[in-house]
Amino acid sequence: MALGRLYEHQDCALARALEEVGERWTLLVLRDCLLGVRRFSELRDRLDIPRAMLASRLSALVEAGLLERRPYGAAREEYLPTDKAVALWPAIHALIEWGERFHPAPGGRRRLYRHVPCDRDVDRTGRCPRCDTVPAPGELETRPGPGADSNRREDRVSLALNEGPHRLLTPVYRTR
Amino acid sequence: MALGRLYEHQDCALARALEEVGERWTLLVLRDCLLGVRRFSELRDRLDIPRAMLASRLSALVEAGLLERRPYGAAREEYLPTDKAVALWPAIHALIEWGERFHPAPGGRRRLYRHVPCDRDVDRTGRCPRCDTVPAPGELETRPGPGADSNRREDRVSLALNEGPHRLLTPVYRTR
DNA sequence: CACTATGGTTCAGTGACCAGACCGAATGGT
DNA sequence: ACCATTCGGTCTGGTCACTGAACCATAGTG
Repeated sequence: MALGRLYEHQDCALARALEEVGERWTLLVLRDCLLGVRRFSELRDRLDIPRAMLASRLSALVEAGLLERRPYGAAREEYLPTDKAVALWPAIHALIEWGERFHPAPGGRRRLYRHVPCDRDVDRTGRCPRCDTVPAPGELETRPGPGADSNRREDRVSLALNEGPHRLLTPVYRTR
Repeated sequence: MALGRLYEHQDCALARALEEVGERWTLLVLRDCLLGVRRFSELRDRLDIPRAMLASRLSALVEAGLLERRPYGAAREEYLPTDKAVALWPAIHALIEWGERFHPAPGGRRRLYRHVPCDRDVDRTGRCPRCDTVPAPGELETRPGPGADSNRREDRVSLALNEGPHRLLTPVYRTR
């Protein structure tokens, strides 16, 4: 989005937030990172984002303290969400809910989120109806919902996510 | 943002949401509309957005069913948020909270939100601690917080909002 | 009648984003 | 030893979104 300078919006926490995560692709990248996607090529395959753009976004997110870059194996890199990124989950979840409500898939919800300790799905506000808290991503599990059939993606990450439940923040797919 | 086509993200409610509200300026415009800013010139003064961009965003939002355009007086127009825009409040609020947390103003929170029927401030998840619901914007009142001093804007809308409490969705400023 | 407020449109310039080619390092296969 | 492939990028040239500034039509105001 390149809001770049928004000094005039000093009263505005929303402008501050959007300067960091409001650019094109950024929230999609972060959502996938919170789901457990960690590698450049996985993000690339799943989002169909231009390589240069992904590289640019990832380094900006590392710079902003939302992701941590970590060598992995030999000449491989991993991007892990920091607490700052994890704290963004309520906002991302709220946007997902809005999208599900006003742009529903034919069959229904595309994806469901369950609070693992309580074994209950969270409600539209992201709250677990049993323990009455808004769980952090680390306590959530996602699984395909009735509307997941509209997903025609065939990259490994999407296939794995559509196969069954998956704990957030844990790697979706591991080659070894 | 011009996400334009994202057919490949069919599994993804977030992509659907961002196609509609993810472009530059859009969420800032909608936040102001939910606060009660209704007129072209008010938005223009408060956001420092190029006129052409504001006109383009407003007509796109009307087209998308988030705002309703209504003649007002003579040769004046008003933009009113629809239910679809009101439903976006939890997401906007969550982003504001994240911004307040990770990019705080020197004095503290810039703005506070109170659930009027219960006379209690909502918590970080947007929930009223008394009635235990997530109130819609229509039941909220906002007032400047301890960090509001960092706001140096001098347009009429910002001045009015910094003066005292204001009920969301009601006009912030009225010339007559 | 001049002057201002409102709600725009038009236009040229800039910069963000795009697809596609290329690249070096580390394996894997034979 | 060789080639192919995977991974995580960079480079390049083109397009499109966004920008500031000027312009404009209508209605009301002094």
